[in-house]
Amino acid sequence: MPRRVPLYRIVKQKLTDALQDGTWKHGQFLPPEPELAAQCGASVGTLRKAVDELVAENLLVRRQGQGTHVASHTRDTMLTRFFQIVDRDGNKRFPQAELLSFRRIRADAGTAEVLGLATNAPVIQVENLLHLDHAPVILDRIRLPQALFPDMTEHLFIDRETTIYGLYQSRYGVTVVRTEESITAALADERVRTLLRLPEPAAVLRIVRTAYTYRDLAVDTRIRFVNTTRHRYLSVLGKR
Amino acid sequence: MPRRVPLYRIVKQKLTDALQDGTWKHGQFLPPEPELAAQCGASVGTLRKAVDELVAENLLVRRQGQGTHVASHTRDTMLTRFFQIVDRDGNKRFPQAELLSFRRIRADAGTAEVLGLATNAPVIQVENLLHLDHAPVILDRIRLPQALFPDMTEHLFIDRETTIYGLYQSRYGVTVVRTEESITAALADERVRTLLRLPEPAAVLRIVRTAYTYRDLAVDTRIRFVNTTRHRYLSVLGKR
DNA sequence: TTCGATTTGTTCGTATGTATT
DNA sequence: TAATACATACGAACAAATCGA
Repeated sequence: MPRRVPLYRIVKQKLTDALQDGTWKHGQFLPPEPELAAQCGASVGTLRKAVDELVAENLLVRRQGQGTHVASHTRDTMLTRFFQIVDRDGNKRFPQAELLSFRRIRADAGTAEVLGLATNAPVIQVENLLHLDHAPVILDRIRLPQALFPDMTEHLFIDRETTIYGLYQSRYGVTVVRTEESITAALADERVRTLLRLPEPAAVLRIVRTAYTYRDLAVDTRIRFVNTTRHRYLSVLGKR
Repeated sequence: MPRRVPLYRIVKQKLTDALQDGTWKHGQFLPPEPELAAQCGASVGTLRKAVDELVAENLLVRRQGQGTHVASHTRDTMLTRFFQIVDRDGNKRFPQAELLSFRRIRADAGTAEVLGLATNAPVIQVENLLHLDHAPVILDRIRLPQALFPDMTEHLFIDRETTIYGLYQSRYGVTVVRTEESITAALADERVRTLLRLPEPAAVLRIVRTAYTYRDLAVDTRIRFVNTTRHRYLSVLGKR
């Protein structure tokens, strides 16, 4: 028999649902706490406990005197939350992207699996070369389900003012809330060596990253090769 | 002029200080909330807010009907919080350690820097080979300040029932609360290839990890080479 | 610039529920 | 069962930040 669920959990689930189904879009303000509490049938304190957790998960942002709004992808959140490459001195800098290719393909079994699609489902494949300090450092091969981004074009990818995740959010209402990365070391093949200007033999990081939105729905998956001659990948464990 | 500090922050600092100076040792129970609140000159609600944050940081553990105690290093916390190596199927398994060497040396400039010591300060250097599924996967070269672990011996390192961080905690009262890792790819040199049974050339992960206790005091620093042929390093970003 | 309305932040108190021993 | 301890929920009062009139 299911254990009793606390009211604040129910409220939190309601709020999460509203985020997921687009009731409140990114950047939009929620109603004031007393009002929202009444709508949810809870006291302000209980509502606040639910909102506290969503703020801790970076889904909502609260500002005293202003209100509570849905988190937006900015360069800053991208840099602090999803980008872990730093130079020797530990500085993160925003990478400059160079689009190498944009193709519509069909999902192979592995890609379909991680994206939660059927094999042969239409996906878009983008290859991106990221520069840091005017040197090519990261090669990305990104695959995204066409169903989630129906009218996506090469043009949109090139001319975007924002990050890739920012583009997903502002144009398609898809918010990336979490990524999972699996890192291995690999010997760079000839193409990677050429693009990243590496000698032979050369070792690179091979990062397989999948991005998820609410409810663990996969948004994109990518394979990333990183030249760590002048940069490294940073990870803080145990939190703080 | 210093901005007003909320009471719950002051309480949190008090509790953190008590953890740091050994007032409560690992595993030990704190006084009940009403009592502790009175000691801190705050209401129970305010105390709970302070404790909430320390629980979120994994420094305290609360159990309903039982009490609140100081977090201890167990194999489980080690595995979930500080160990990120998994096999192909994503399973973490506890590694088996083989001690290769135990030496007392003097800190070079770089080691002294990260450990916050003077150059030439006495440090202990340990080399450890970690096996997963009966195959050597990780080579660790660990350096720790002798001052923090005065009577540390090779014997203690070999015969420990627990993890290395568990040994620090149970015998020396030093609790690791956070680690920072910086990951690069490297070509394995001959020694690494031999120990990890790799062909030439071979790419390995080179992880530089520093462990910290309360107040950002460095506890140890290590260089770790990982054979990622059958394993990978996992990282979840954006939290959850 | 000042002031007032709005909104979240902090703190307290109380009552009741639930898990553990 | 009883005692103890944390968990949940509600409400109230005041503080601090923000913004526009």
